[in-house]
Amino acid sequence: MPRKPKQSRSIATVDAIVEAGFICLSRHGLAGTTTNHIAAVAGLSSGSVYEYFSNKEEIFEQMGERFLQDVTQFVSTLKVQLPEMEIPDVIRVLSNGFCTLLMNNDRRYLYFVQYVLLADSREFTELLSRALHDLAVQYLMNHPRYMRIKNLNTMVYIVINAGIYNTLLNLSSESPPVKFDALVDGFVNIVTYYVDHDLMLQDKTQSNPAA
Amino acid sequence: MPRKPKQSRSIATVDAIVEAGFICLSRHGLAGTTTNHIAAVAGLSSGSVYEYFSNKEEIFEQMGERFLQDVTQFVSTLKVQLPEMEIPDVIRVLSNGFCTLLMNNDRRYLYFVQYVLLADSREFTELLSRALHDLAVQYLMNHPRYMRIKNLNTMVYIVINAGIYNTLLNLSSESPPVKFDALVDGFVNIVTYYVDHDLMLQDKTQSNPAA
DNA sequence: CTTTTACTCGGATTCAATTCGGATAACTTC
DNA sequence: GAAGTTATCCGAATTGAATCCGAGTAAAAG
Repeated sequence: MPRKPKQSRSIATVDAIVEAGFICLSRHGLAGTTTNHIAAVAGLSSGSVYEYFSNKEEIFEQMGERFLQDVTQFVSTLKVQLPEMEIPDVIRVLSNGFCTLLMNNDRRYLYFVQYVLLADSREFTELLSRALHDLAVQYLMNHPRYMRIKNLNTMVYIVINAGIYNTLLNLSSESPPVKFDALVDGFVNIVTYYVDHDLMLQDKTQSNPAA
Repeated sequence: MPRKPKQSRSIATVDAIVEAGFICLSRHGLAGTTTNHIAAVAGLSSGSVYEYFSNKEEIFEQMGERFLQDVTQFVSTLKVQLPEMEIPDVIRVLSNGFCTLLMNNDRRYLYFVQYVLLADSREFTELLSRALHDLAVQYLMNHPRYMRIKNLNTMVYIVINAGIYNTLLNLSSESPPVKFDALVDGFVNIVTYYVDHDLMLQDKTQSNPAA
């Protein structure tokens, strides 16, 4: 039964613990991160951690919250511009934005995602996926011509997950077989070619329904 | 410094430990699986585990080996037929095959992949990815017309990883927003549309180099 | 049957997570 | 600004799982 921090001192402490969590995670990996490490880095006694977190897991959860906040903030800064763009630019802006977000602060979020997100709770990737899905829906509302695409929902789902995983995989890899920019280019091509081809086929079918 | 099992009795023991690893993993999850659990399920004292495994990790590694063996075997059974097929069928056969493999034995491999593969060592997914890459290369050698595709390597890379992740994600999810078959269909479409469109564009460019 | 080697047991040890009783610091109230 | 109250922190004690190890049992070799 952890307590809520009330004084500014303890608010800073909680912050320091979460911060220390990120630092320890990138230094020692998931298994190597002990509560003592975290407490030490936060400048605390190990027991004090449990004043605000009921267990180690909760620290990681809190880290996840922080990550999600940053993601949400990043996405919301784009809400206005994205609908104005063409699909390739949308993909590029999103990809590069996420890349930046993941590499910031000594790649803390990249490590976090690598160790925690993919591992335990699928929860966070699901939230990420959903956020992107909402973004896609919003985008499609502004671009009705794409609404004709067959199985649009399925396609959006596939593309989003493919995008998330390929991005994480590529950034996580020491020596990726493909540079990140090439990855994004390839991804853009897959999506645009798919969209173009689908719409083209439908135009053909419409002008020649017998086929 | 674990030892190698020499007698049939101990070979069976090692086998029982690995087997118990799968069972405990699906019962209790990764964090909930203790060496005592494993030993108990294997019908052993916990200390005996350390005769053949230097730590708990190694059990999971061994489980991974077993998984990879089964994957390799599955892939090799297809080595002959695949090159004869068209791309959509290749994708379908592979997807359904992996689905079966992952769902077998009370989904032991699915749980394993969920908990261990994605978490710790990217190692196994990399090997999986490489196996599929080899398969793709072999396929392309038999179908030279696809060799014209731009950035073929990048595209293969993206498609393979997208395939792996979407498959795992979909099978892992309690209530996936998209049925597995629909996922496969969508995936087939993405690839075939991409291929068709790319080849079509190139044909156009060739017949009209000025463009 | 004796000796050697393989195997297993289960208690002892270690190490990290978590708990808890007691100090210290910061607010509150008068 | 002193006493009372609450918030915060400390670090030793507890717990539980991972791992080690000395001693016993089964199998093989001679």
